[in-house]
Amino acid sequence: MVSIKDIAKQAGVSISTVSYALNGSNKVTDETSSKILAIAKELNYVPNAAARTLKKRESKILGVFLTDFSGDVYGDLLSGMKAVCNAQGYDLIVCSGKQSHRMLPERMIDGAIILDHTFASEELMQYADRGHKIVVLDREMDHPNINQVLLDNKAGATLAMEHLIEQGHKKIYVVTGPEGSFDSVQRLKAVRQVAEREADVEWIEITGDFEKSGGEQAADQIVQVYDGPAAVFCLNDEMAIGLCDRLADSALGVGQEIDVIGFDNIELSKYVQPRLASIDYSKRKWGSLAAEQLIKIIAGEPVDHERIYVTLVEGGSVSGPIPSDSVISMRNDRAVSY
Amino acid sequence: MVSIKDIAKQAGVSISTVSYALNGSNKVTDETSSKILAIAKELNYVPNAAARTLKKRESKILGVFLTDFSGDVYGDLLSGMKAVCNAQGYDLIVCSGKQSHRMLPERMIDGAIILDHTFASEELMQYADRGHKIVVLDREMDHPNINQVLLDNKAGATLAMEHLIEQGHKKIYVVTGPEGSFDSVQRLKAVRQVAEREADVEWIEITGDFEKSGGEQAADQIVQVYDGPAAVFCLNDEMAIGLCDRLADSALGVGQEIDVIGFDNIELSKYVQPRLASIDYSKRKWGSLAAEQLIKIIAGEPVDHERIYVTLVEGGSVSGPIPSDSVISMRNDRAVSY
DNA sequence: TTGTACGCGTTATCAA
DNA sequence: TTGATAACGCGTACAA
Repeated sequence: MVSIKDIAKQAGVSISTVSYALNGSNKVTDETSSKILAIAKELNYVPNAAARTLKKRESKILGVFLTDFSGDVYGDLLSGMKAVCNAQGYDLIVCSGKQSHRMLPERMIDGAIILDHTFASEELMQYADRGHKIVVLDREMDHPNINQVLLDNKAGATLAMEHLIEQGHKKIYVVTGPEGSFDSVQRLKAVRQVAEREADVEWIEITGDFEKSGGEQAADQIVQVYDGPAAVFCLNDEMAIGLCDRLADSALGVGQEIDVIGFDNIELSKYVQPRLASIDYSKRKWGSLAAEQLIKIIAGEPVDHERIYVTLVEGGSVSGPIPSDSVISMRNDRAVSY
Repeated sequence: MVSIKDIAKQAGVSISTVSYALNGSNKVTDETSSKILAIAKELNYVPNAAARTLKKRESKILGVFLTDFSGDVYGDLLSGMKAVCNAQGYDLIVCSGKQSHRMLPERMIDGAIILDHTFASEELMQYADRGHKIVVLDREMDHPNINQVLLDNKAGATLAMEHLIEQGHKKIYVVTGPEGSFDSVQRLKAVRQVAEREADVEWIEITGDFEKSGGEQAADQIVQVYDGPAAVFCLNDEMAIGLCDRLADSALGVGQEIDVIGFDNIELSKYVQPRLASIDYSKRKWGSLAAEQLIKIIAGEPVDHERIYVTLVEGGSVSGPIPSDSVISMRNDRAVSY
């Protein structure tokens, strides 16, 4: 592997001169400098990242930690992050799984963005205490080295509930996420708040898991006890889709006997029939904002926690209780600002 | 940041003793060793990755390079890679975009898996020449430091074409990928081979781009010239879905006037109505095999190029030309081994 | 057990 | 001014 030493030898100068030349310092004559650059190019010199990182105590790499690599949410989110990172001279790497956590304390990366509920908050807190910079997208944490960029779950869940209630629903099933999920807890809290405010609305909570299977199981439960028009608010789209799938095998029609609304407005939701009503937000913006915040706290700029706003997307999966004998027409998607 | 030096000071030993103790060498007394370990834990010592990488000349990190972070193909593919990497003591990071290429020559990663047609082969060849280890999933390259793990595109395209022909189709549109795409070229070659063999089959090539919009444009073209039963083989599912979407706005029904088959069998394909026929393969296996091969060539073991086998998945989107007045029944998905 | 050279690049200090 | 010397960052591993 060719190092600055080789270049120095070839150019007949010292390694420091080479380093200065390569970094565009004005401590070297243009003449020597261009000679050195030429030799570097000729030898295909590439600096060693480990050496640079070791000395400069920064890698110019940011890491994002995800629960897994699948998931429809991630595409735009990551593009947004990457765009900001690259514009600011950082590279972005995507990691998943406990093994990769070491990247942060070992200083392979200059900071981390967390969207992985399996990454323990205690662990994050330790890292923050040791000076590592972190942005969390999936929990609340207060620490000078941690910044939050959270979805406005409360607004989203409220929008969804109000939409169902406006359509005339009096009985609403709510399918939750897994126990530890911050998003689930937040959304559920808002659901309860809205429901408690409306005296004539009954709501039933069903424990889910944010996965398709959870929605399917919820469907089974609902079909068994069905006794009249009802709506289901699945706290994420994946469960909503599982639920719709399963309902398709039953006598209950989505957007007819049962209305369904989700949360996240993932790509797939546009393709289910009828179109799934959901809560939308800009995943790209979420990602770019997270990256911006991380870069700021790395630079030592103090920043406040941020929030990502949400909108309601209507769909044929919600059309009011028992449309009696009228034909159910597919609506166009309309985004309603909150 | 606490380093071995701090531990050495606290323990009253030399840094080399600390290093040996931390690495479980038997060159240190159990007594001193456990004492050192205790102090290390107490001080929250974490080794510095840059220093270790610099000295050992390996990072134990593999990188996978993708064109973008979206794409339904990637979930299982990456899980497969990660599983193998972790089992073998490696970490996996996911990168995208030209900026991140530097990770390889700068030796931040020990090897790379490429699934990104925008990553120039010449560039890869240079890296290979300089000793970097690479596995390519999207092109053919011959070099001792490069291994191929490719889809069996020929088999897949042949299966798809034969399926359409078996159903009685005589007129087949083929929507291709973008110019430079290896997969597109390979699949198209197989298409031609099959079509040329069948004297009474007419085939028409339409240039696409492997994106939804390409399928939509192809649909427009086909609708304009439609003059009787025909089938469309989209060289990937994304285009097939775009095409189906657009056809839904026309008078031509998918699985009725027009049969459609795709390639990749992405998650979404299960949700379009009628279910999209496609060519399936194990993305997880593809990923795990790629990782295995990369780790092998890093270890200096010589390996042969590998191939991922494919199967046909039938769907309601293909049901034979003009089903006349009979009702088209949704078929179950059946996987047919090739 | 320990001293020390080494991996590679950066940068402060000092000499020509 | 221009450029060389050397310390440094941190961990590894050989020689003593």
